[in-house]
Amino acid sequence: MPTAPIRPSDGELAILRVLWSRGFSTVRDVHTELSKDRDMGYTTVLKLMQIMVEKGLVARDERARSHTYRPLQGEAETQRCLLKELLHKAFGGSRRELVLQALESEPASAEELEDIRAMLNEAKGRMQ
Amino acid sequence: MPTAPIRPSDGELAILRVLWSRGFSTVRDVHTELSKDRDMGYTTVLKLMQIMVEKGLVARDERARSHTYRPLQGEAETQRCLLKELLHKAFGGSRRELVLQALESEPASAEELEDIRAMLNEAKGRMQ
DNA sequence: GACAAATTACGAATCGATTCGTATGTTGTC
DNA sequence: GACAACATACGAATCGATTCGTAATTTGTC
Repeated sequence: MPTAPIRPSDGELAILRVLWSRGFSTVRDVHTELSKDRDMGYTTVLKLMQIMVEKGLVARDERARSHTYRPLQGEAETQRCLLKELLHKAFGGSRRELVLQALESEPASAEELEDIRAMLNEAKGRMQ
Repeated sequence: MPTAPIRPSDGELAILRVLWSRGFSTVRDVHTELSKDRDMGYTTVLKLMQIMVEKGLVARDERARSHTYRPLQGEAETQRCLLKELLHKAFGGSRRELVLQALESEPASAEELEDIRAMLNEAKGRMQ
């Protein structure tokens, strides 16, 4: 039985995003990647990833000297978890409002709207 | 010039939601309302609201013995602020992905989808 | 084998959010 | 005026997340 996804903190999410895009990675890999954006120490990333092991967010392979990590929950799953939380905390559970504000959070191009509309039609088609 | 909205913490957001729905409110009003859900002390709410004044999230009218508070930023504005943050932290800026996962975060009814689709068509209509 | 480089382990400081106890002041009632 | 009820003020404890310094360990090179 799949356990409910664990809500990652901001720092943990940043690390997960690297793992999702790179697959198996070492602390050095992740640190190198994250350093492009923010400025954080190597041991900071290490510590966070150790904590993530404890939490069950990632698994660690210790066979090599440089341990490799892999995510234990998927990206879409995690995104839904975070969205669901925001949906209830900020939108009173109204997905309609959430989608509305999502589209208005930054000016949307006609192209982007059409893209989303097409996706929606598809979703509708899959239902009874 | 309107300043950028301030990102409220979870507790602050809960208080803002009460203020948005009730309008002017005292600490007691807010505490009574929040107590329906969670179990928190009166002075906890008071302290939070005092901090929110400092942050510029709410304004306080001290003329009456029981001070009244009003929100200084709107609900939609705050929602967009929170969504935008999640959009970039968890979705790499892809609104398409965000909307997709929003719709799949819980099973959606055909009715709800249709509602959202109608809204989308409307949004599209407003564009050039 | 000695040394430099890289890695993990770990404790501690910091920071923001949250919570609450207590002090103090005000109001209304008898 | 005394008292109970209720309000604000404020300091401090707690908690999770984050950050980093330092120690200990391993690896590769000369």
